Amino acid sequence: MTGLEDQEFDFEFLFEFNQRDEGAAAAASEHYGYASSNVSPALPLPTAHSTLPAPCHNLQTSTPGIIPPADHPSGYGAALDSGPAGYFLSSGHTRPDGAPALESPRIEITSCLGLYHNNNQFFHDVEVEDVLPSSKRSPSTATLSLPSLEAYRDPSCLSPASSLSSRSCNSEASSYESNYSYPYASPQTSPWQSPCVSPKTTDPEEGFPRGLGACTLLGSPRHSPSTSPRASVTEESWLGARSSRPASPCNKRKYSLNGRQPPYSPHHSPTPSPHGSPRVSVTDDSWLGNTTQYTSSAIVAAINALTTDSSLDLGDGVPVKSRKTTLEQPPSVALKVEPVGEDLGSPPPPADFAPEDFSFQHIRKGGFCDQYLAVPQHPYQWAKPKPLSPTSYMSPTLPALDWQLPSHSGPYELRIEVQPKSHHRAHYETEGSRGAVKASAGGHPIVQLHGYLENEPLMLQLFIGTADDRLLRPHAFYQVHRITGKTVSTTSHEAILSNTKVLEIPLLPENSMRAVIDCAGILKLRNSDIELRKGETDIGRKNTRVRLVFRVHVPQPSGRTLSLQVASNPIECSQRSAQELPLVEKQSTDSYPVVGGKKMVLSGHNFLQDSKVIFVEKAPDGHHVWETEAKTDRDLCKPNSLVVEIPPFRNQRITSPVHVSFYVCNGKRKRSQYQRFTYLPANVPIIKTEPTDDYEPAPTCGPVSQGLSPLPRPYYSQQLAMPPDPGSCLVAGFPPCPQRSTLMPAAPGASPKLHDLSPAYTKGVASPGHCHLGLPQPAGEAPAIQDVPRPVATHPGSPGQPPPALLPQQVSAPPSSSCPPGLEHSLCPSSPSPPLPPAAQEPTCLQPCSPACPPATGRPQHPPPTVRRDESPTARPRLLPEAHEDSSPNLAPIPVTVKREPEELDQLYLDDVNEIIRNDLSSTSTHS
DNA sequence: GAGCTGGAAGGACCG
DNA sequence: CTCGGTCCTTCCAGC
Repeated sequence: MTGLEDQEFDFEFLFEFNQRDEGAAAAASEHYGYASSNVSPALPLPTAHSTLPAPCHNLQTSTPGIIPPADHPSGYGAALDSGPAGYFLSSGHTRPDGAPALESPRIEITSCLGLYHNNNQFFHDVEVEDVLPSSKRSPSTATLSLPSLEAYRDPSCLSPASSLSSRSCNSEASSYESNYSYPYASPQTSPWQSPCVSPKTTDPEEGFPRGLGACTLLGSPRHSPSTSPRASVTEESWLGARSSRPASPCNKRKYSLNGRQPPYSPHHSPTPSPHGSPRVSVTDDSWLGNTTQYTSSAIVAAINALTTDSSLDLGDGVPVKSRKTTLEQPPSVALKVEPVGEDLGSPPPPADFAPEDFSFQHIRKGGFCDQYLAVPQHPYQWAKPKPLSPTSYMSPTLPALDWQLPSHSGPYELRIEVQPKSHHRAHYETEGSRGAVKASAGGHPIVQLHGYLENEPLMLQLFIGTADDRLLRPHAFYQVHRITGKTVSTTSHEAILSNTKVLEIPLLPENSMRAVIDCAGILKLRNSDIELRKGETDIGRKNTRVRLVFRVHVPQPSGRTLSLQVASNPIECSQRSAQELPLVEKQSTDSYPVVGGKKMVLSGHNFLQDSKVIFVEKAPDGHHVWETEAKTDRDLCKPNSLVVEIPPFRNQRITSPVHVSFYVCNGKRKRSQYQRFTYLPANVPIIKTEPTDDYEPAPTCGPVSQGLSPLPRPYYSQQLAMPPDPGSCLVAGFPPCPQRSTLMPAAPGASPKLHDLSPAYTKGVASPGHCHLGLPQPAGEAPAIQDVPRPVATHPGSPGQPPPALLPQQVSAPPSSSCPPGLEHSLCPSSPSPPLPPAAQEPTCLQPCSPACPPATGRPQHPPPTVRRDESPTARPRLLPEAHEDSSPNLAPIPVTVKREPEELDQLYLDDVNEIIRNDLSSTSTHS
């Protein structure tokens, strides 16, 4: 179960409606006049990439596995190349019917996992190419996204507008929408998993296969080969879930169910179900299995299925109600123009639409529903690719939002000079804005790009990312909200990328490429709206921490674009949590020899005298290998600071740094996020990272790794051990695949590749290495500290497993080449999109990398199938077999207690979810 | 009057 | 199945 939960979360799917970004982009660009000109140059826009939905990225990383490396060396890239959308959508393209699926605006849903994996690579390559005739796929076109949809991940946006309405119409609509929109899930899954089956997408609900398809693949894994996705997860989970809990990890609200369609058939929800969710599935075994499974035939089948689906999607897939809506709306649809244009690909891109507008307009205005409806109608239009706008981000070349990118590369470094406050109450659509995010010391966050000496202004992108242990990705339940008014000095534009609202802020040379972020608020989307989306695996409940994620795309002489990303410290966005949950903003030390004993000062909020500080060593799969309570000095405890004594590590003989996590606990449900901490070998003050040992990112990055390094190391060890060097990370971005490999082993059948996958996890990796990748590094300020996220990384897994899933993707071979090179390829490479210039070096890679290598770094996440889930939540002392030892090679590992780690994100629900998942898995999985 | 806040009511979820 | 604690979302009211 636990695993499941995690997975589920992990799995998030990104739904992307691909609007075609291009269109969007274009539109955006249009909108943003300012940007375009200036920026554009800088930005890579070009090609095709488009957009690819970010989703892919992650996936990509992981995905790789599936796809033959060769094929897509760069999963990511491929995707991009192919046309970002293309791939995903493209898949859809033709329906069985003959109708060009693609055309229709597709909604892609990508689970991160799935998508990535599937889409990109797998899908991509395969399907798209094969299946779709080139024609269909239009590069740009490829994926269409529903306009509105896109807006955010959720349609939820639905509600956007108004509160009132929100529920009524929107909400419902939204919910429905979501459903469909995300429908893909099921179909997809199935296809891949069981090719044959999948096709069925027939279910109306399922709707969008394609995206799914992609997803599916990924997702499916989780399902384990055995069960068909549907059956297994979907339905059951679904159903079950719903009843008491929402199937999904989700807790969808009852009402939503009630009112709306009740049940989506399990099918539909394929996604929904935890199982379904790519992440979940992905995880270990499934992954492997799946991947494996995807043989050509399977693939073909899947494709077919997808294809079919595609057509279906809208129509068929949509839940009845949905359909209704659609039908009803059709008119409206027409009316709506898609403001954005995104959707419409063809339609004249609305130059007009202001990003904001467009995104929301639909929704708010009611368009939302319509849009969905609309989509079907306009298929072709969608198909049309829109010209990319200079703007950018949309550009194909740009990495998806879920890709893990480094914060610095070469001379460039994107840094958060002033971190945002740790708490910011997000506003609902039904509420008025609650203002811009502020800095803890007053004022607003400040971001600066260092090392950029050109005269061209660049565009800084800002979106709301997750703050859990998993890889950084756009947050499904929160969107950035542009604040305007007298008090706002910074100009900005809103754009929607892959369902994620992105605020574009100009970085001007005259301002030293520095921007005061006083124009960014945080919008909370209703959990019910988001969770109902097909494919959405994350749970909103208690998933209230976010990070501001900043990206900048620096044009390189080579023509490529170097993308840098940095994420802020976590921000608690709920009303309550901000008041009650302990929050660690900084820590005086982020590493210390295993002997412990040193006092570490934690700075943050809500610390109590009874606050406990728990150090945890997690296995890749998220299980707690070791857990101990650190001593705290109550006398020195203040609400904003806590002094703890670093406890000795369980294994005093480690030869390489071991990354662990710790959190502050004020009570059963009041825990801070995990903070990273690294134990250093006793006698070795400074450790270099050697690839060998753990998973260091470095290795990966390095040339070598490639993917699979054969080394199968124990997961744990690897994971655990993190290389100290962040630097290495650079590369980091791309973690070495190897790690995965290690993991992989675990996977039963998985092919080596698969293994790799796990590693893919960029995030995990990142954390340690600090690769940045996923994790945003804290901006200068408290880099280490911030980590909050990192911890996550650690286990990406807890929920983490999902990552694994991802991994697979990455796995994909290409990676091998990986990291560096590979990455690029993957990313960029491929085809179309202009690959990043090598120059970019790492950065370049970055994008790619992430996908590809992600793994490396950190903790790899993959959860070893074996271990994982079964373990009871409670801590049990276990040994982690291999892994542990690895970490400390020879040393006998101290017995470790393994616990699941439920909580990272939102522990609670996660736990729940995990349980569910685990159960499923357990039943399914053979392993243990 | 609009926007930003803080607080809290109500109901859904969970254990 | 009930009960109590949480959490989410919507409202209100004040500045």
